[in-house]
Amino acid sequence: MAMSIRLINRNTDYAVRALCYMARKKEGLTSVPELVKSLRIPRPFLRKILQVLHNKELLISQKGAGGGFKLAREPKKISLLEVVKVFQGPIKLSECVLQKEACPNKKNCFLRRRLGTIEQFINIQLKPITIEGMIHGN
Amino acid sequence: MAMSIRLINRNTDYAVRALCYMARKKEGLTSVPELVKSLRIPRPFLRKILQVLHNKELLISQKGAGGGFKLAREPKKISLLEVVKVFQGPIKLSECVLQKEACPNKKNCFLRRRLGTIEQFINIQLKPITIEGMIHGN
DNA sequence: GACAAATGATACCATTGTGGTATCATTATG
DNA sequence: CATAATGATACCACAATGGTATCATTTGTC
Ligand code: FES
Ligand code: FES
Repeated sequence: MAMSIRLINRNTDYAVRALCYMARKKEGLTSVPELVKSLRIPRPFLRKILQVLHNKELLISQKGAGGGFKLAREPKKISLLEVVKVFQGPIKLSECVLQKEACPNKKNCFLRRRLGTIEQFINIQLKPITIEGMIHGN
Repeated sequence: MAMSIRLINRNTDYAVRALCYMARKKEGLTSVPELVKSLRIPRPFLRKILQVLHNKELLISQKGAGGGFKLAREPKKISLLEVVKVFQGPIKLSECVLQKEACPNKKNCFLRRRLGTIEQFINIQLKPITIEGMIHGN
């Protein structure tokens, strides 16, 4: 029945774990087989995720034998929020459920304002979390 | 592609609108036909929603000709959070994505703590919102 | 009591999002 | 040139969401 709300989904989670792994390594390329062995993520799914991260310019890739991926930036410059956005879109709670349909008093809707506040808070909380922070557990 | 996170879904929205309508009326029963005309919610869907609200004891129902629904409590004693819970379950962000799988350091996971904070904030923000408040726009 | 008007219960359906798989093309190394 | 890797893309299964349909039951009115 009723599911509870989820802020982080599997895509994001896997992506973060992969990014953390690479951050810990610091140097050199990391291949999919290596990640699969360490992180226990289904191989084809992981590949898709890494490709997305590559397209979004969070990873640099090297094709061919001995190839793999590495972080496109320093770990402290990759924020969790960014990863969330890639896989789940921006955090927008205040978008009224009735998108197109006219909402009586959209301008000064009480609920809307509250949701806006919450949205802002979530962003503030998540913004300072970086891959660097995650691997040092703070 | 990536959808943005939604805190309030259609069920909840419709439910709240129906509850507000009844709150505004103050007295007497409200029938499904009446609600359909005023709120433009698909009739069978609205019926299902009202039945849920009835089962969860947020509405009192009267069967038979001239029957309908009315609020089971004063509007100021029905919180939005309660309605959200009915249709979407509790707001639990901190449930790690990997439910069963062991999460390395679940105890002092940084992300987990942050999500806990956010979860708490959302609850604090939503708790004081009641049907009474919604119909007076504050 | 018959009938109409309402809810109760429940089963079903369509669309979409999420999580996951498979396949073939391309590129780089040795 | 063989091999090992990524790039691109299409596909699939399951579940959640949003919505429909149907029949049973209750109640008021004539
Ligand atoms: S509920 Fe739509 S703007 Fe308030
Ligand atoms: S990510 Fe699972 S507990 Fe932190």
